[in-house]
Amino acid sequence: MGLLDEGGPTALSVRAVAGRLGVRPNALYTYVSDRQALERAVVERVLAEADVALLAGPARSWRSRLSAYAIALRVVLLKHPGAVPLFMTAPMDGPTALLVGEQLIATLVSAGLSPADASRGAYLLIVQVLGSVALEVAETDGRPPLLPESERVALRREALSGVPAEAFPWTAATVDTAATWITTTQFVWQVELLLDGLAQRTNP
Amino acid sequence: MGLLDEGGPTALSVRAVAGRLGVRPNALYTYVSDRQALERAVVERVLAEADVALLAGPARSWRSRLSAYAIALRVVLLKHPGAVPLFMTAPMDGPTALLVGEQLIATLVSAGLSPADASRGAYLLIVQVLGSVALEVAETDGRPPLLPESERVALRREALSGVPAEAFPWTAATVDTAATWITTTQFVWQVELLLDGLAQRTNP
DNA sequence: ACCTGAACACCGTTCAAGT
DNA sequence: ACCTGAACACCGTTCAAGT
Repeated sequence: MGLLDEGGPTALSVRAVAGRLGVRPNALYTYVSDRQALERAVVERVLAEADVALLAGPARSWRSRLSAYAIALRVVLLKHPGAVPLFMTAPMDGPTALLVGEQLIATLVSAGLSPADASRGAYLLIVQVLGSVALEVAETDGRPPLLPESERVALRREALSGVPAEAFPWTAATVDTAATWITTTQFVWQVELLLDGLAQRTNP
Repeated sequence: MGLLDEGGPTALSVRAVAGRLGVRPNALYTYVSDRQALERAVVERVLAEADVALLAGPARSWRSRLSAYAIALRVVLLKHPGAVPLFMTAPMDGPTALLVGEQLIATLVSAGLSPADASRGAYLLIVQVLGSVALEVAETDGRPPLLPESERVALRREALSGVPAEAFPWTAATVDTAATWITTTQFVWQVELLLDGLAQRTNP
């Protein structure tokens, strides 16, 4: 985690970890079978930083619980941007992933979805959170702390400003919105839309 | 593309491309500034394989046009699984990405969304397609052709079969559904749910 | 169980030099 | 403009050997 948080996504390597531990590279293979196993351990650690209890509390509505967890997970991922690519390349099969999945399904069942739809909905939410954070991080150097959202929006607006209005009229007309694709506002908009779709599938 | 399609995601390297061209590694830097530039070129090529015309035709409904394109893009990505990780790590700013964005926004505007919501909705769809395909491919070796869906589902069911029902009751009860998270059926379910959410935001 | 030494087959990139 | 030769600072992984 230290390597990733200091040097970004490329800083994690078997040799670098060994170096930080004051040990030869091949010594790591006593503890880990593979570079991939190292990456899965990082994914597990980062995922555990997002508070699953946000899903458990029965006090708030199912919608607010799901959006609270989605937002919390995004915040955690953006704190460790170097780890984000690993979430998209390694299968999420760790113990925390299992726990998160269980709570997501339980929440959606309590909302009135069939178990099968609750399962599908849980995956939909995971895809959405991981996908949007990955695309967001892809536009950065992956080293925390990321630039403030407002600055990243300004950079995007700048980059989009050259779009020719004749060939791409709608894009040119909505550059200010496209500049905000990587913001919390867009993220929440997306999550709310998903929750609307899920609400439509509840059986009272 | 040949390298990626034969050797999977790790097969693309500056030196491997040079080797295939019968040239020294550093000769590539005459044509490409960076390894990243090479990757962006691959993304551009693959994205161009999905038929954008599916979005343009005014004959069919906006919903069927969007789902047709989403499904077509997924098919193209699954044909080149080695290229999929590149979509999540490189900013999509090529000419084809611009064209796809324009057509998505235009389609959503024609559906009755405000330009701003159409822009947000376009990004939502891209996130969903790329995110779910990336997670799907992450469970494979990234070398085409992928195993048939039915076999990948069977492998997932096998892997999930050990989940303890006491600790994870809902997960255990819905293993058969979770096994299908990587299928076309789940993908279409997700897209239809998004389209429902978008339909709710149309102004007649 | 845990580590080292040595080695193998790789990387991306730069720089000076050639045509 | 396009390529080579040589070099630098890296990779992941294996194998035999040591304690």
